[in-house]
Amino acid sequence: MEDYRTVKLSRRERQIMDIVYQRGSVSVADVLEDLPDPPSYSTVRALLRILEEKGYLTHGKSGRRYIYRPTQPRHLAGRSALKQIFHTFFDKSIEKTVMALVSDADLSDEELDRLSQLIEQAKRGDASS
Amino acid sequence: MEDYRTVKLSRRERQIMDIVYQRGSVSVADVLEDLPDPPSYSTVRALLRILEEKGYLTHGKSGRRYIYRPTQPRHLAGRSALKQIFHTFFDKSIEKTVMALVSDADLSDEELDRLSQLIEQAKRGDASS
DNA sequence: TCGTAAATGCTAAAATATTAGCATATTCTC
DNA sequence: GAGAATATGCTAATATTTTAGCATTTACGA
Repeated sequence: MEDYRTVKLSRRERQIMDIVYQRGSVSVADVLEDLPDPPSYSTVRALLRILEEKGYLTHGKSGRRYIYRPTQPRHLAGRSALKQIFHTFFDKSIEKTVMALVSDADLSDEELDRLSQLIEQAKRGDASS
Repeated sequence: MEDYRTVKLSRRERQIMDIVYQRGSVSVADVLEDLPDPPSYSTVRALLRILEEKGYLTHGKSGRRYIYRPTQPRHLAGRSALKQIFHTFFDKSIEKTVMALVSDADLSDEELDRLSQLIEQAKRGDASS
């Protein structure tokens, strides 16, 4: 599974998936809380059901309510989303992407240090996924 | 204007905007070429017109054809997209995001060096946007 | 345990997005 | 400059998405 943010899903479905990934797991009420221009409770339920039918979510129970979780692990979904972004906006350049990220964040010197250290570590050790 | 990738636009509209940002500017034929499950020529024209109505695109002429460009500069759109991603998938952590980016890319040692150099530069010089 | 609040199951209406088609204009090319 | 290929303008049909409502079930609390 991949790339739900651009190819597969409708507007509302994508908004909901983003909320799910942000929160880790959600109840209907959680989603309703975070959704812009929130629709009715029923609406959210319907969308969650559809997302489950499509295979993007599963649910379990907690008390009397359903708790939905993504089927694809967060870090994988994050990566493919990231790949999409740097492909679309940054000429597939890791450098440009990192620079945009860093310059936007107004990081402290310590944080910047830690960052270049991490990159140095990547150089030595595991360069794999 | 902001955040077209998550909030405002429909599936096709977003796909088209991504193509526009990828290519810089597009004709109808360009879009048709890159669109997954390509619809008809008319369809693409209609969508481009709608996107222009909504304010995301403008067009000029080149010969007999329209050339569409985004109204929001690429680097700005890229940034807000990036912000969205690291907010949704990486706990708003620049570090996590950068690490995902770097570990996915299998960069050479030279590239990693350049990267940490760039970060060092950011430390000294302009820490602003 | 029993009533009630709060959840889900299901179905169908309304709104929006997606699509194609026909008419018309434009500009290359011969 | 005439014809053909290739654009756009406009309109309307179709498909999908988004939405709400009513019936029913479930579990928490007095």
